[in-house]
Amino acid sequence: MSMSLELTPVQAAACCAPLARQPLSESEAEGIAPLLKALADPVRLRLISMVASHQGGEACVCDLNDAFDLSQPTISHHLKILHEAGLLDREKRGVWVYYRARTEALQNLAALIGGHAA
Amino acid sequence: MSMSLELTPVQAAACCAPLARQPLSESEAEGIAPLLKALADPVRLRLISMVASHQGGEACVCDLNDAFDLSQPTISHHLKILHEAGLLDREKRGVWVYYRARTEALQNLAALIGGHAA
DNA sequence: CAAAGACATAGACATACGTAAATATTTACA
DNA sequence: TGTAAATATTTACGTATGTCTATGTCTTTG
Repeated sequence: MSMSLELTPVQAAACCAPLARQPLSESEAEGIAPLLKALADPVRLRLISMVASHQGGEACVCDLNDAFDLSQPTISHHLKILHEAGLLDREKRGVWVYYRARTEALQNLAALIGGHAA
Repeated sequence: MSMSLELTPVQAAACCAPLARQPLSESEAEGIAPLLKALADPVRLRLISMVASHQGGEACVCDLNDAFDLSQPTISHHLKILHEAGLLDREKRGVWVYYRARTEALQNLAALIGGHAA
């Protein structure tokens, strides 16, 4: 289990003190921005919310597609972005793919944004 | 739960239950995404962090400009985006302009992202 | 093995974004 | 009043983003 020196996006949000506590370094900011970027889209916000609030904490792509007026590849593209950012886990079971929200990543991010000053 | 006709970006984050509690509506997601978009840039993350963590909770643009290797108009542009999103308050005192972080907006956003499920 | 269904990838296109250079605006002060 | 300093606005430009259509991959089942 060799770990690379690079931080995955998920780990990035656990890197540092809250925004209001001390100034983010350049590299810290560059690690966190992709996480926020992944969330900063209405479709992706709804997708992650649907997955996170779904029965069992996971949802099948088949369920998600129908909730939007967008093409299937577009939804797939957004899910990929959330997955690559480390906000959604992906598991294939038979023909279906299930996504699950990484709540600890979301909570790290929330702590970073909303954490109180020293 | 009734909502006003127009939400300012700041209010948007206080609109609804946490992501993981119930699916965001389309309009809720469209209200929140701009807030995250404003944060989803390394320069703006560092700017808001510098302001929020600065002595007195506010910082002068003159202090901020020097911390970056970017042109003054570029910093001004980023500050404008954070201000228009409702994340930074702006006050002119003499020749200088001071920005102050809206911590309640940040905390609303954090609660939305990191709030636990039902 | 072939066909169908679920999901992902590739390519293309219009729009949005981050940045810089040049210029404008506002304020203080000699 | 005029000059300098602090900040904002305008314009321009390359790159990134969101979306679609078309196609590919994988899995199940007839």
